[in-house]
Amino acid sequence: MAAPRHVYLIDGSGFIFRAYHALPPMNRADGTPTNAVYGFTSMLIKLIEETGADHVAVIFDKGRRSFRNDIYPDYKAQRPDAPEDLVPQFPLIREAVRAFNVACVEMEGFEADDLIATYARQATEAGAEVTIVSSDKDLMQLVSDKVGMVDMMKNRSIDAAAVVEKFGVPPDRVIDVQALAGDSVDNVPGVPGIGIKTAAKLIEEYGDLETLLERAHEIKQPKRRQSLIEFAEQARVSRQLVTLRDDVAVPIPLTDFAVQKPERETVLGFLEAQAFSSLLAKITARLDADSPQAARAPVEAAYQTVADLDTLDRWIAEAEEAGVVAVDTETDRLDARGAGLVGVSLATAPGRACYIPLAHRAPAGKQQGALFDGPAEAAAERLPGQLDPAQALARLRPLLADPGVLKVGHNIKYDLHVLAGAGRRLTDDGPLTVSPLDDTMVLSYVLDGTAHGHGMDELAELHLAHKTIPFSQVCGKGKSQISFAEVPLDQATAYAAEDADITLRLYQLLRGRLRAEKMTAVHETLDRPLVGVLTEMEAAGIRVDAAVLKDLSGDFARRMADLESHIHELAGREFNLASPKQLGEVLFDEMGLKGGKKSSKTGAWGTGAEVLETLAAEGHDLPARVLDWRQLAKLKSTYTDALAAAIDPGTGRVHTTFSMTVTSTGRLSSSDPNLQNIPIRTEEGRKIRQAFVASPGHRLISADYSQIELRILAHVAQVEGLKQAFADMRDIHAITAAKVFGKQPDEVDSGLRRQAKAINFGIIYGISAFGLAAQLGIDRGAAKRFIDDYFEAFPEILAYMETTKAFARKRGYVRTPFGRKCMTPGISEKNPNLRGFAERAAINAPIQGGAADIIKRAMIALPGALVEHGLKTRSLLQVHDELVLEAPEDEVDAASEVIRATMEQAASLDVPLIAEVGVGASWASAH
DNA sequence: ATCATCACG
DNA sequence: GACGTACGTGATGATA
Repeated sequence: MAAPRHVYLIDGSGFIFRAYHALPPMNRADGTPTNAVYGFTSMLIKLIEETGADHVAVIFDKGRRSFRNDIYPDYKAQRPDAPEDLVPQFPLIREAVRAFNVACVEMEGFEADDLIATYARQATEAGAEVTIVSSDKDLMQLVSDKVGMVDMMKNRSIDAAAVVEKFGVPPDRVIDVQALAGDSVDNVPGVPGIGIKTAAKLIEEYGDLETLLERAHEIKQPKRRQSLIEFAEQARVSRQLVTLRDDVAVPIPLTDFAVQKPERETVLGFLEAQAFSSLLAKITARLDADSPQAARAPVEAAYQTVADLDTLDRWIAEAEEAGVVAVDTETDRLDARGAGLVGVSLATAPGRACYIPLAHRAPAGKQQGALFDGPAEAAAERLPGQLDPAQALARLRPLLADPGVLKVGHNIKYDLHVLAGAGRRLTDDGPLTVSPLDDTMVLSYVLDGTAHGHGMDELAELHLAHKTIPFSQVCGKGKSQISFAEVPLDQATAYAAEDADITLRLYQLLRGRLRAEKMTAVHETLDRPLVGVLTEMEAAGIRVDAAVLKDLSGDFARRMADLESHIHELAGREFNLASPKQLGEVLFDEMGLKGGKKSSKTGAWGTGAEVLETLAAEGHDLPARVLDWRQLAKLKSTYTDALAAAIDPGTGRVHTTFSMTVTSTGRLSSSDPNLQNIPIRTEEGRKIRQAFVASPGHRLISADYSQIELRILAHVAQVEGLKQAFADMRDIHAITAAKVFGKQPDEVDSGLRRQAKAINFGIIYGISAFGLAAQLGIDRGAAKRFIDDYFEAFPEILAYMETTKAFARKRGYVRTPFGRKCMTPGISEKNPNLRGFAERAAINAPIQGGAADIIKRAMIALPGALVEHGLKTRSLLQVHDELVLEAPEDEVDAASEVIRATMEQAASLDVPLIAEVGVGASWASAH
């Protein structure tokens, strides 16, 4: 047997407790809780697969007593019993270890930590490297250049530097610090009044515990000196308690830890019994990949490069036969709308896929027989072995449009743009239409929310245990990146066909989860039909008047220059106004202004708008001017200049990309450029909206939901007072003010209304007294009283908040009124600060997400409703509670009415939905 | 790549 | 009793 080179020692007991607390409750069909088993098993798989360990063992505690109780009877005496839904998981976890054929050690009278210390010593003496898998601070004393620690749950490694950070001393002095500081959790007494900080300081000064205790009389602080003298013996006992034994007569030799392949049936049987379907899929795929059978029939053998029409027709016939086909397009650029089609891949069954290269060319500068560098075009020589793009697309067109064949893509919006463009450019029959369709990226998001990313590579790894060929492997990266068009056909097929193959396999897997996880309705009625709607909106774009932007940009630039010279004069020197660091130094170091705060992270002065506003209010001119400059700089760089550059020269319009799989609440996001954050709150900023204009002969229509989030709150929390106010079409903030401040509605002035409005917003955000106080500029006591009065006026809201939090704690997610899952990571955090964050997010998610669901329903219903009324009006943008549309002048009134009605009827809640519609030549005048 | 800042709902 | 927070995004320029 080979000598150990890298030994992994897993602190089993420690891991179980952390997995139990970190993961939301899970149960088998028979009710047995399994969350800790799941966490443990995933960790074990990850460890076996991803590390170079040749020896692995899991070490457990056995029994509650150890030799330490003989030294000090109270050691770990106050440990509470394990939670009752954890107890039945202990035997399952040992079963998991056995199923994976991993060594497992426990020993009466010793803690797991002692066994780990012993094996670590033996391994290093045998010349091996050791990794301890644990986050237990008591094991940190073992860290050395040969022994590392890794925290699998936080995915970080703990080296000597991390130990110094934790204990203030290197690993070999940790026990001295622990002996002094004691540990209330383990009931190690230590020396009263000395914590880790002080202990580290003392040990650093005196070298070690014994020296310190001998020279305790030298200590200056009388109390500390007294303590150290009086409790010297207690410190020595504590040191014994925290010192790990590395000389235990272990029951299993280190050599028995050698990694062994698990028995297929045993592992699969175990995973199946626990109903760990995702792990089961992963392990099955891994075992299949490793089996000799798979080696004889490599998956690539089924990937075919299509070079003639007969072969293409056979693939199309196969897709027709299957009724489902995964489709992926390859392009010469990343940007979907301008990109040229380079090839198409299809998959008809798992492992069975093809690539149809259409526009590959010889790499630039590598043309054969070229004796001189010709112009770039000369290099763009079409490679042989490719179908004529127009001909191939003509064959594909009926398949893509066939109502009997489902086309599945991964982020299919991208492929739809590419195919539309290719159809328009390369054929006489116009854009290629794709229907019906589904999208594995969207499916993954509907099922798992933000629990993980939704890129194909990540999903293939997660669900299929398959590492895809990285794009960078075929195209390179950075400066030397080449276009996919320059990738040789064999490599292109390996990459592209794999993408289609993976897409199809993911589709089958994810599709199958919808029903069981009760997500079918959300997927089928909200997200899946929205894909096509968003594609249309992105393709439509919105007209932006470059001349307006240019004028604004010039105006902003002039005013910024004036402000800049004035500010430099006030500062007495020139500096980069755009640098918060330099500004902070000018304001607080050089000018000596008071009230600055250094950030704890970087030690830089904070110069945010709030800080500058306070200084400006105190009468300082410089910060006031900086605020003006900042506003203009923001508008110029982010909006006037960037938007002008984003105008597509082909359409004269700006085309954003909407993402459906980004947010934790179900909202969309917009990027490249972001058209969901165009300024409106200030007069100066609003001018930008004048540049967003309707096409000639058209008008922009802006329709936004009024108070949609408060209405959803009234509905989900069944708040009688709010429901009544909305039913009566009253001013909701004024009514809130009346109820909270105990006035008649006609006694509410604008100040009270403003405060009530802030409270209403706060409630939606999962209010805290601190946040409300900051918002209103009042003290926390007053804010607290407002909140109490609010909950008294609307008691159902408090109940809603509590039930929502409890639901999230139990399940790890919350649901919107339409069934969408929103993940709530951190909801069971021990740190009250982090937990608070998660709780507020959990309270907000059903409200924000419910509003997102409603506007999605309206967006899906709108195209049909407009067509039904014979209207050509089309949607352009969505800004969370607002839709922007473009209507021919002569149908503006009719369209406005259809839009209003469609939005208001998009959902039927216990409160009415109200949409307000405006019309104008520009977005500024329509809003 | 990360931070600080600030635009939106 | 202190901690330190309003919810959700994306783009920019500076800086490491």
